[in-house]
Amino acid sequence: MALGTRIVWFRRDLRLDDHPALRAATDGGGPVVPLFVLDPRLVGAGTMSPARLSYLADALHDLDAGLRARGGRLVVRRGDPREVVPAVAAEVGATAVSLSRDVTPFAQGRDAAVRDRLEAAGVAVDAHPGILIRDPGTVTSADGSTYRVYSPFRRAWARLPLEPAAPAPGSVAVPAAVPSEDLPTVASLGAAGRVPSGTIRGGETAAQARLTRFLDEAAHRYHDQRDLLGEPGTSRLSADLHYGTVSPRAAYLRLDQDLPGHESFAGELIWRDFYGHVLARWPGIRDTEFNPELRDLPWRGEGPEFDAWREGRTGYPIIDAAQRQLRQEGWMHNRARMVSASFLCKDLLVDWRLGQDHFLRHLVDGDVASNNGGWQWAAGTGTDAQPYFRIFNPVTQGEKFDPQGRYVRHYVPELAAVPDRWLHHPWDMPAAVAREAGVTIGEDYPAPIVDHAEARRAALAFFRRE
DNA sequence: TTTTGAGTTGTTCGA
DNA sequence: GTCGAACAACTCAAA
Repeated sequence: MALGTRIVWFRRDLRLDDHPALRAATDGGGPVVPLFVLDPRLVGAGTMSPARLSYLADALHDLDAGLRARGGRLVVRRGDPREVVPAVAAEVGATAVSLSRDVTPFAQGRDAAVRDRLEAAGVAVDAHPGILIRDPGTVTSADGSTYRVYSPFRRAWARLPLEPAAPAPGSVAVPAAVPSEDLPTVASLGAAGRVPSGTIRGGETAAQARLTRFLDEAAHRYHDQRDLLGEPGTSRLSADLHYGTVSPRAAYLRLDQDLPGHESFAGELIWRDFYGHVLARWPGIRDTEFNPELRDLPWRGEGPEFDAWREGRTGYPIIDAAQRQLRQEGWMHNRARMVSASFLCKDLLVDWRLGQDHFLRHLVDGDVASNNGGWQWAAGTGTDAQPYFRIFNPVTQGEKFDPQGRYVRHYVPELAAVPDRWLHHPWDMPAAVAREAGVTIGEDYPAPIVDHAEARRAALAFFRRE
């Protein structure tokens, strides 16, 4: 009996290792079509930053190379997946399409539409985990509801059994006759010459190397160092996890839970699952406050405050360093994200949705669920949000997490010669020190656009609706 | 149904 | 400089 052809529709699971949907397709031994669809709604210079397009191009080339090493190749098509996936299925005579379940409102709507059309044409769709460690709906409280608080979620998460990781298939038999467009490049995606110089290399090969290096060299001190802005103490795996070039499950299973650093990192992976569960359950929170009490706050919209923030000229060195890092690398240190988000929401009272969209577009790891969870936490509007009175002080945070000023001096070079003592509040420098450092506040570097103490009082009143 | 303990990431003030 | 309390009460989850 001839085996039916199966399509594996890759989206943000761009790897061969520990890929349940891929294994479901290859394990039968029949013909397989590994498909990636360039959806102009997502993959365009208008919606994705050059850093993200660069990572995606790298990842697709690496995936193709991995498939070729196994006797296959990647088939790329351009267009709306609602048209393209059923068309390819008809073209190759597919009996089934395998995919990894996604959690965003956009992906869920798209996948439901594609599923309807495929099933109407007699093509089965099987959805697998792979984007999260545990898919939405699998971690619930006793009455079956979705957790709104992280700690009980994590306890329930940890009680469930975990399947072992599945190795990459040994061979992938792709029919020779299936045509493919050329693999996209940075140039073909319209981002030539605009990719930030510090953008990381994408793809499973680079991602696996980063994971191994992190586990060997940094994970044991992750707990103590991940908040230090000037140290390489974080995993740098966020983009790899977002594009699925690292399997979160495989990464989790490589951790040694007895080491505090590993345990902290496991917690971050579980946060990722938590926010995935929350968004899948309450898709409306992508654009609306999770907390209904806080849905009509009079946030500021676009304007000079937002512009100063995103352009890195607020006059607060830690904030400006963070925003400039984002522009230069398409990435920002996690602690800097928190401080920066707090500043936009609490000091400038600018709508968290503007910050969310800005991060989503520019972060190479921009992930709807995690990004939304982080922003709603910072704004105080989300699940398990920080208390309204917790307002980060940008000077204190700088002194605490960038004590030697390595981070600020790197990204805000005009302050490089300012002594540690004044670096995080340069407006307080005595004139002689400023002269020595070659900085005139208000000329070489902006004066602070708000007074933090005043802004803090204003934020408290804002949340009290005074 | 009721009760109870707990809740990512902080700051400021006053002793 | 260090330390504890206050900052509000509320919701969530589980017993």
